[in-house]
Amino acid sequence: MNEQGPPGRGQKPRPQGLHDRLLESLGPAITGGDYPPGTVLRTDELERRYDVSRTVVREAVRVLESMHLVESRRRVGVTVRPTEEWDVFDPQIIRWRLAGPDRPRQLRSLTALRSAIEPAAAALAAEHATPEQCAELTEHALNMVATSRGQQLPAYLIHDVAFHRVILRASGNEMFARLGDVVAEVLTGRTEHRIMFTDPDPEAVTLHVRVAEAVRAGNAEAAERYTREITVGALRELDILAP
Amino acid sequence: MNEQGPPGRGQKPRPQGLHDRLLESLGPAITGGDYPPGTVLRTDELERRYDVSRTVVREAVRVLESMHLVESRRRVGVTVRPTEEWDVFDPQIIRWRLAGPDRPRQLRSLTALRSAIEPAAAALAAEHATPEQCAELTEHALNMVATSRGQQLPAYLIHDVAFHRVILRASGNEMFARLGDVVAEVLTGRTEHRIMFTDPDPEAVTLHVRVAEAVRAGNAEAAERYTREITVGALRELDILAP
DNA sequence: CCCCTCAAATAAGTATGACTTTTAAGTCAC
DNA sequence: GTGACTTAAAAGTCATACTTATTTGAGGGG
Repeated sequence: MNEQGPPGRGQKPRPQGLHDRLLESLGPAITGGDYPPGTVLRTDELERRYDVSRTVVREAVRVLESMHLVESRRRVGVTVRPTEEWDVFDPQIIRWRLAGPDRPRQLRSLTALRSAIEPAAAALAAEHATPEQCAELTEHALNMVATSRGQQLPAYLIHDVAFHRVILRASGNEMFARLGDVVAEVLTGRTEHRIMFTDPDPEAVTLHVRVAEAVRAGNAEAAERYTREITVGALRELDILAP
Repeated sequence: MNEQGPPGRGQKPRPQGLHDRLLESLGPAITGGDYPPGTVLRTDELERRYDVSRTVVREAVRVLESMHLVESRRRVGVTVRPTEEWDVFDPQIIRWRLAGPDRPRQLRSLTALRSAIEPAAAALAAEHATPEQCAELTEHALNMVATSRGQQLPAYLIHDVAFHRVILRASGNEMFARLGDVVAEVLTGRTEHRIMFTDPDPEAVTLHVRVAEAVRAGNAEAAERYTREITVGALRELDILAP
């Protein structure tokens, strides 16, 4: 009778392992602007600065290089690459930027991304969702209604996140499904910014129920439209759209 | 008078460096299914198999781990993770899968992604595009018209790719902009699959001109609508949508 | 005076051996 | 059978020696 897993399991698995610790220092430092593009890091300098061995430094640098955050060249060093070249879809980079000074900008980018993806995902979900997924969707929507009043934002958030995760997963598109964590991050970030005693917009809650109904009915057009109304609301909150 | 850079510069920089070579062997092998999820690789086995040192193996494994393709645990080994956990937005993974047996599925996923993103990007572009970008857009659209007849598909493709790159870049959203390479890959893949003597659909060509006009006029709604018509056509080609 | 060539210095890349730490699995006593 | 203890396997870390590519600049020729 228990759930098959917590809807929003933490996405920072473990800071264990020396190289991970170094990565979790260097990554945020770069994405946060402490080492602006063009900065040259030398490996032996990093060895001393973080008091780790060559092995550890090299492994961390390799990972940063695979994210296109830095470029390692012989006789030059490890150079921080320009922002436009970063792999901005890398979950780690997204996490680092959300935790750093770029957070507002990152939230805007992600919200725009979400607004483009989710309506399409909902349309696909209306055609591909399994009965179980439809049931989950309805359940979460109803729970959102139930927790939408009276300072229950934390509980509301859990169901909101779960709802959108199911939509993305039910779309049948693996890439859409992978955006579940990102959407969770955006929704959580929004809730944290909101005054914690402000109940959610009743219209938004209703729209979630409508989406669930449309998906269950296999009505792709309606699912897409209602989802778009939800995400347009999210855009408006960030002033990306005119009111 | 020359262009400021080739529109579709190759995205496989260099297979130089031992660890890169190993990565380019292991990555495709994993994403291609040669090492299915659950497979356990031991580092010393990889050392012998590829005749490289621990250093090299460890660095390659670290990168694969950062892509969530594998998980390295003590006393166990390097385990290939289930497909659902892979970072499917990682450009390297996308490239590997496009080059492997998963290519058709990957192209479908990417086309769906593209169809969701590009209309939104076009709408944003209509509001944010600089005069220079509008000019580029118009130029590429006209070049598409010029090369749309008489076995000029390679030239047509170049302008098609450039056109969509400008749209994504002009959206002002860094994440949208980063999808330029992906769209280029999809368009190229489609052209290669098409019989090389089939001229592009005239309606699609016209739509590109309309999009350019709409962006120039700052008409977000029209830019979005025409772009959607383009991408819906792309979806239809892959039978994702009913005709 | 400029350009070309070549040598040297530098920093990353690679290889290897020794040692540490985690942890799965087996063993033994209860 | 259940629990605690031992063992061994594999990754993790460190230090060192050596290799290779590349920038820089110095010298020689045009």
